[in-house]
Amino acid sequence: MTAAVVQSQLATALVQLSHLVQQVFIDVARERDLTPQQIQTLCILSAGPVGMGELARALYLEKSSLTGLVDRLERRGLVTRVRDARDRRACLVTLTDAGGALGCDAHGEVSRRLEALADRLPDADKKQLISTVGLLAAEHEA
Amino acid sequence: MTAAVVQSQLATALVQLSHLVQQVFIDVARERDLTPQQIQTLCILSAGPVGMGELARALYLEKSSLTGLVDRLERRGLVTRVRDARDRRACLVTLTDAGGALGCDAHGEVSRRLEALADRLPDADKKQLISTVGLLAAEHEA
DNA sequence: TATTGTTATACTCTATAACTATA
DNA sequence: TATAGTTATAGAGTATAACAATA
Repeated sequence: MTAAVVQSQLATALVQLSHLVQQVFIDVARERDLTPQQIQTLCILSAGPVGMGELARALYLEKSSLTGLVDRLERRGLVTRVRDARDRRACLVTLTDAGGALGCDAHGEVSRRLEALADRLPDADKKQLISTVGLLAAEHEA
Repeated sequence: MTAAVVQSQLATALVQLSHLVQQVFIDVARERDLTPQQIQTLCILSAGPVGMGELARALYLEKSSLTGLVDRLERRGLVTRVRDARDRRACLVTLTDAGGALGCDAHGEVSRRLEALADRLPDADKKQLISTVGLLAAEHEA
């Protein structure tokens, strides 16, 4: 293979892989009557309550887009807005028990399906994949 | 590393990588005043005209969802619906010159950015990644 | 004045169900 | 009757711009 061919195939491979992962999210979300964005939000909140601004940054959304997303989650009883006593402009988006359980369940199922996908890969390939993806992600941070 | 840890890291790595790739699509689309779905549609059509049903399957969409997507692309002069002479119910969605050029440009830019992301990877790692992703995709087909 | 978050508005994407026209 | 595609309707996600309340 020439370098050019390797690169072209690499881009195609990355796109295919991304589609596989996205489809897992879509399927897992759908089975729980959620959207991928809602699951992603629940997963972020599982680390603890965060304000709207910080949550918007974590999701790469405008604050105004987040308002509706949190509204819908709140309407379904999965999160609540807790007013911050020290800064009365702010609120902390907080998982309810139901939201925490659903987020945990969805996260686990996504992991299981991705692992199942890679199940037949030799262990050496898995380690190599983790390491390579780690390098790619680090590259992006810089 | 235990096998369990390897698997958990693998799922996380795949999700991170998928987000990176999606972000590239979003950025490239946005710079061209398009959506990721529109770019994806143009890319599929670059292989040649296809009917609505086949295009919907390729995009994993309901036919009715595709109608609007093609409407918007047509309104912007990027595709046209060509009536099939042999089956007057059907139409072939076809790229215009502008649509072909834009799709080609976007596809090239996505590839360039993904390649740039992987630029510092050793060549052996790239080949390994292509091969591993090929196995994963094949696993998914089954 | 700056920051936190919401509202108003407009558009895209998507699905389900019912429909039209053709085969 | 079956198939190709559209229309009607509803809801989710997103952005920009203008706004309110608080710091």
